[in-house]
Amino acid sequence: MKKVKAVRAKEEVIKKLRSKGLKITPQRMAIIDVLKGDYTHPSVEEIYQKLSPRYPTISYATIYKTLETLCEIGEIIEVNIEPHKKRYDPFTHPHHHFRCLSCGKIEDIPLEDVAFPQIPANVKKKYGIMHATLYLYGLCPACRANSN
Amino acid sequence: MKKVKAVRAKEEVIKKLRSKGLKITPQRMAIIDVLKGDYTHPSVEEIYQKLSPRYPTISYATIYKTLETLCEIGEIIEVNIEPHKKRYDPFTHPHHHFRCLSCGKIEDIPLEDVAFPQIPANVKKKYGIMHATLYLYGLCPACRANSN
DNA sequence: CTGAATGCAAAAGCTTTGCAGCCAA
DNA sequence: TTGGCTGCAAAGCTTTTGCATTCAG
Repeated sequence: MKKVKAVRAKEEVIKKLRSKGLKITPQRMAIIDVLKGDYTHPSVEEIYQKLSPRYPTISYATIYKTLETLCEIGEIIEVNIEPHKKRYDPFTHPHHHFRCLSCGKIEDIPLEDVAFPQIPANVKKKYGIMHATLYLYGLCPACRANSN
Repeated sequence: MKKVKAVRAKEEVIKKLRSKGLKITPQRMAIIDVLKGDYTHPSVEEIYQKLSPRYPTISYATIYKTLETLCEIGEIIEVNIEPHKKRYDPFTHPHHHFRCLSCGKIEDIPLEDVAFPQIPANVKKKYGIMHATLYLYGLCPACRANSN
């Protein structure tokens, strides 16, 4: 059940914030609430839109800073599949991303569908590889259905 | 020999521009000259800086439009390994990109070093996959040497 | 000659920064 | 009480757009 998962995830974030000496503020909680359980890879603009009804005075600055913080503590991931617009993913386990070139929708691609690229030990060592990202582009099932 | 390669590459571009009914302008030629033979993945700003001594009146608008055109005809590739700054690669054969998290340098990673991820036929079909990009992040040899 | 390309300037889109005031711990 | 956090406004950086002028074919 997604709600239970999200609640558990939120507890995790609170614990991690505390452990790093970071404060538990209503704004941070609100942003975590929006993110955890949202698998559409929302942009800052979209996060702001979701927050503003309940938090009319929340600012973009706060959102940007909070997202940076959450990335730093490893609770969310930056998805740069779209040039010039960062998106965020609450699912931090290794996986890939797909973006539909027609509707722009972004979807997670699990490792079961596309195996993680094998990086040979010598390459890893030479470049001190710390992480790698695979982005896939195409036309999602819905868009292909429409264009037929 | 790089110069010969670049010259040959330039001829190719001219041919392709002609075949698409696009004009051969001094600005386009200058931009191609800068790109072909530059494997540092220059940004628009860097391209502008290289051009301005010889073409003091060239505009960013022209550079942006030309780069878009060259991408469309498949002569260069957009590299979005750095958020909010497009970079361009004259080498269009399939390969990966590495970015040093310390100095920011971007390097090509050939398929011989890291194999292209296998995308199963059913996944390809489901998402109508048209292309895929692998970005690698780490610390380049020079930066690791410095931090030791 | 003519439509496409250029160059300028203005605007747009996303993100960052400075700083005064506020609040979680 | 106090340092970290918030929110506002301004600025920054990259990219796009509109339009008059220029020029390649």
